[in-house]
Parts: sequence; structure tokens; C-alpha cells
Amino acid sequence: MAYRITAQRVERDQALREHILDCAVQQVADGGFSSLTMSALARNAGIATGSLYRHFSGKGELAAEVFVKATRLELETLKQQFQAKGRAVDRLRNGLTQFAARAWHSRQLAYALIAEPAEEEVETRRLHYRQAYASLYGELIAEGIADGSFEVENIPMTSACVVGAVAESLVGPLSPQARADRESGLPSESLEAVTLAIVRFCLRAINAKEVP
Amino acid sequence: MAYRITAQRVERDQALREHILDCAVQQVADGGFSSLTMSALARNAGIATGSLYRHFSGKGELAAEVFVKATRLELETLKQQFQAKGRAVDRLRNGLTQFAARAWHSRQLAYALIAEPAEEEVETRRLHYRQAYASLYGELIAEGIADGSFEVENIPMTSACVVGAVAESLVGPLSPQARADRESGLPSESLEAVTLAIVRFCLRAINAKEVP
DNA sequence: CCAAAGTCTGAATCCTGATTCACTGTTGTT
DNA sequence: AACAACAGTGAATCAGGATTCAGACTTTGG
Repeated sequence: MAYRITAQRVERDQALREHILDCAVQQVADGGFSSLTMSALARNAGIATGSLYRHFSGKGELAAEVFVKATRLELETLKQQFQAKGRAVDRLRNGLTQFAARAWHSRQLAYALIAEPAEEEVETRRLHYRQAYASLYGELIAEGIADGSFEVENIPMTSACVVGAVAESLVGPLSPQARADRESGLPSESLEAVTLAIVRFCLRAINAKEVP
Repeated sequence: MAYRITAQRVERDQALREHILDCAVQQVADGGFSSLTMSALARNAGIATGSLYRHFSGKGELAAEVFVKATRLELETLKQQFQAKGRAVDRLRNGLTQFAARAWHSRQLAYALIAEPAEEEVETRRLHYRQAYASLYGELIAEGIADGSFEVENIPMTSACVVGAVAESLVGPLSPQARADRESGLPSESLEAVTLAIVRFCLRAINAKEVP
């Protein structure tokens, strides 16, 4: 026998894989999924296109992992807010506010994750993670119902509606179109206005006793 | 001189153009935008691929027109409900109910129009028509505010949220994923349940005095 | 009926990236 | 050091669908 998979090798491999993913996320954050090509990625990561295939079975898998990596971070961040201590209303308000702010501050990425057309594999994940978001909202809503601050009949459906409302109200202002408009001087909503509107909309929709 | 553009010719041209568009819409209704290829379309329409280019400058324009044709119908249908006589609440409820039902009954098309990734040109129109939907909701909401049955601070943002909530709650159940699930026997929401949830969600979100 | 001016056809071509693979390093074992 | 086994390279190839274009066919006006 000659050659074995040593710990060092495994480590280097994982590191390289991570490096590639980081570059890919960066690329998506800069130019959306449409700018994520294998050759550009290879160039950015400082390796050959062929080498990408040692780490990912193909473009689809790669794009999906990029999506998951970036989306997971958002989901976890939201989860943290939602599972903090305090009243359900406050947690929901804080979570939404933070979510909107994060999207606002990295628009291209937010747009890519929320709405940009991409590989089939990415769309699958998108659906899946929307469900995950919905579940997260669902849990919080359930808690709010339990302590009497919300009132909702169909939690899964309501959660889906919340996910949609948040996405749409953000994608509008975040879309390439809107960005183009903004650059050509048209006025548009501020982060504060958008956030307030979203929070109000959602709180009312779930029958919250207290709406700002 | 020999040959002039006679009325007959113009007519035949327009008819052919319509015929092509009809076939294209049908194709999208059957298999989504991904199934809309120039050669398949030419085959279906009974003409040569090259001939398509006498009527449309390219795939993008064609797909965009397909989108617009199908979407306009939905928009007009909704508009009719919204501009009927009666109280704003009722009109909104009826409109939403009808919209959901129509989507439910032609799922593939609804999914294609609402969420399926497609040509850049289609995405542009999608954005535009989402705005149009939002405006429609906006007008109705404004009327409802005027007669005291709704209460909303930021109408454009609220309208966007409504559009998103409706889209998301429908796309979930309409997505290829969900359809696959349903076929493999998993239970899922009925049209009635979905509709009720959407209507309640939206009415509450806009502070309607009366919610079913 | 003819010539002129269009229109239609569909196989050939182009385009745009993803994917492959023969070859050139590298690393680990003896 | 020598060899075995793997990893990296990037130009060449492939894929699949849009687009073109050199005829073949139609319509129109004389």
C-alpha cells in the first residue's frame, strides 16, 4: 500500500472546500447567482475549473450549497431572536426588524436568496427553507397564542402568508429593477418605513393585541 | 411595383401571431416555461422555427408576451371583482377567493406565472405586474379606508405584503414539490382551507372591521 | 402568365457555459 | 530514492437550445 488519507489531507480538503464555498457566496453576494460560473469561481478561488469537480459533483450541487450556507445563517439568526426571552410580540418584532435590516444591507445577496431564478437544485432548497422559515414563525405564533397575545386559526397557512408578505415587501425594494430606479433618482421607501409596515402588517394579521 | 401589404395579409399575420401565442400559453400551462422551447413551439403551432422569428424578435420577447397575455387575464379578472358594486370587504373577499380558485384549477400555469424561473424579460414583467396587482389592492384598500371598514397607514407597502402573502400561500401548495408530495399520498390543505386562511390573514392585516 | 416582393422552411450554425480527461504535479509509504 | 496513489490543471469537448439563412414556395400587380 502506498498513500492513505491522512488527517492532514482531509483537513486541507475541507478547508479548500470551505474556501471555494466562501468565494462562491461572495460571488453571489456581489453579482447574484447569474454571476456564479464555474470558470469565474475557479479563477476567484485560485484553482482550475476541473478541481471544482473534486469537491462538488456539478454546478447544481455547488449552487445549492451556496444557497444553503447563506440561507442557514439568516435562518439561525432569526431563530436566535425568536427563541430569546421575552414576550412573543417583542421577539417577533425584533426578529422581523433584524431580518429586514440584514436584507437591506446586503441587497444583492438577499435578492439572490429570496427571488433570483437559479438552478433547479437551488429552487428545491428555496422551497424547503421557506418551509423552515414558516415553521419558525409557526412556533412563535403558537407561543403567542398560548399566552393570549395572538389569535390565529390555521397556523401553517398563516405562517406561509407571513413568509410571503415579508419576502415580497423586501424583494420589491431590493430587486434589480428597484435598484435601477433608485439610482436614477426616483424616491423610495426607507428601511424604517419598510420595517414598520412589515411589522404592523404581520402583527395585525395574526391578531396581535398590541401593534405599534 | 408588385406586391403590397393587403388587408388580408395583415389579418392573416395577426391571426398567426395569435395562434402562436395561444400555443405558447398552452405549452406553459402544460409544462411551465421550462417546456417552452422554440422548436417544440414551432412543432405545436405547425410552422418552422424560423417563422417564429418573423413574429417575435426572439425567445425572450415571446416568453414575455406569453407571460403578459396570461397574467393580464388574471389581473383583469381580479380587477372586475374589485370594481364590482358592493362593500370593499366583500369585493376583496370575492376577489381573493376567485383568484385562489383560478390558481388552484390551473396549477402549472399559476406556478409558472407566480414563481417559475424564466427569461430575464419575463422576470421584468413579473415585477411590473406584481406592482400592478399591488396597485389594484391599493385602490381597493383606499376605498375601504374611506368608508371606514379598513385602517392602514402605508398603503403601497401593505399592498405589497398582500401580494406576497397571497402568492406564497398559493405557491407552496402549487409548487412542483408539493404536487409530488400530494401524488405520493401526503395530505395537504384543501382549496377551501387555503382560501379561508388567505382571506382571514389579509382582512386582519388591513384592520378590517369584519373578518369571517 | 410572369416577374417582383414577400414569406416559409428546417438543417446547419452559433453561443454559452458546464464538464471531461490526458497530463503534470504532490504526497505518503517502503 | 523510488514507486504508488491520488490531486490539480486547463484546453478541448460537449450539450442543448436559440438563431440564421440559402433556397423553395406564395401572393400580388400588370
